[in-house]
Amino acid sequence: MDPDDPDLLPAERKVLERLGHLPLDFRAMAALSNLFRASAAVRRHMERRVLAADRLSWTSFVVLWVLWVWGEMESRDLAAAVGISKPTSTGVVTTLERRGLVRRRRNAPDGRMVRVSLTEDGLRKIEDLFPRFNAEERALASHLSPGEQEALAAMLRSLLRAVEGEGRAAVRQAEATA
Amino acid sequence: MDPDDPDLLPAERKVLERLGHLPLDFRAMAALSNLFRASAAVRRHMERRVLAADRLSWTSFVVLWVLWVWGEMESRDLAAAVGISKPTSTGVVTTLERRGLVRRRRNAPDGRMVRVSLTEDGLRKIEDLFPRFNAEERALASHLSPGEQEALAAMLRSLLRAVEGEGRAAVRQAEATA
DNA sequence: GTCCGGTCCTTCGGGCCCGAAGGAACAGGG
DNA sequence: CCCTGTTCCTTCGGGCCCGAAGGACCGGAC
Repeated sequence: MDPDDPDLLPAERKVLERLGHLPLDFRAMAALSNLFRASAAVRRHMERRVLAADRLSWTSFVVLWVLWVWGEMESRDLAAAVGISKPTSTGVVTTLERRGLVRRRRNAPDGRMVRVSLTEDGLRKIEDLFPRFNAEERALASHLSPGEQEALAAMLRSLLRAVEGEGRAAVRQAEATA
Repeated sequence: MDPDDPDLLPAERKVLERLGHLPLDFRAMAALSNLFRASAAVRRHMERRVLAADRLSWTSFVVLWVLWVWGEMESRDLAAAVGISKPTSTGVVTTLERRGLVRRRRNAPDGRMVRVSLTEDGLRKIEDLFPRFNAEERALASHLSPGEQEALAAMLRSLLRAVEGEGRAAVRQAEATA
């Protein structure tokens, strides 16, 4: 990690200047801190440029998208697919239901289950919105070559599997100890 | 984008199956959707494994870290460095102030400014916490080679600059139109 | 038939999050 | 000395976010 590397962000240079003497892994730090910076920046960009016109939050948009791709789902699977907790999912679905984009059904053989699906309005909304969303994704990603985009996606998948593996390892550890 | 690529996540395969016939940029979509998946997963992992013991949220932790690296800062610069809005920063600083980790001062020549800095407790907290945080970063990143970690960081910087460039372009556009 | 552990969804409490609007302070022009 | 426009921080309102706890329901054991 050369503090004079012109590619570094100002914040990264400042960190090396102030913490460079400590025994830290600056390479891992650069990779992960830029993961959060980039993710938050892209998310805010999308919320302002694509979603704000429909008064949709990022998470609401992801819920519509997941329901579009997977069709009607049980509530717990929806939360897992969106990547939020069940209480959060309850709240977001309630908001979308109030706006008529999503529907809850409770007539399954198992009386605990709640099934969630798009309404006609919700389907029209995501079919209209997603192509515009993807066009903006394309515009941002175009600053990387196609090969870089694929390499990026592949490395992020590794990271994701690493986290989930550690999580499961921790669970097994806890279970073994108990 | 081969739907049979064994590296794809199940969710990515489902998307190709359901949306594959539409004229979308699936390469950009893979790169960006995995950006959010990975970022959210790593964040939750860190919150649970490293921060929960100190009852610190991710954002509170980042505030402490930024103040550690930069020293006393004006409130608006703190918000920008952390990557949150000024109202959010007000709230987080209030929380941290109530817990005695951070201090607000208002004695600048310019009476509007508020300067924020770590207290002694806050300094001890971040000095204790950050090495453990970084060890966990290292453990996750170790699933990528050093070269991959650097390539990942570099691509994320490009993406970040792309977003910020588009943002500034939009601002210039709005100003020119007005 | 009645427990009883497990699995659902939801509610609750506290915190983060943003845009819009409020209110104090500054700076420059009349 | 005022205005007037700008730049700060904060407050407000509504939404997202999670862990813990509540309440309904299921299924197998007795």
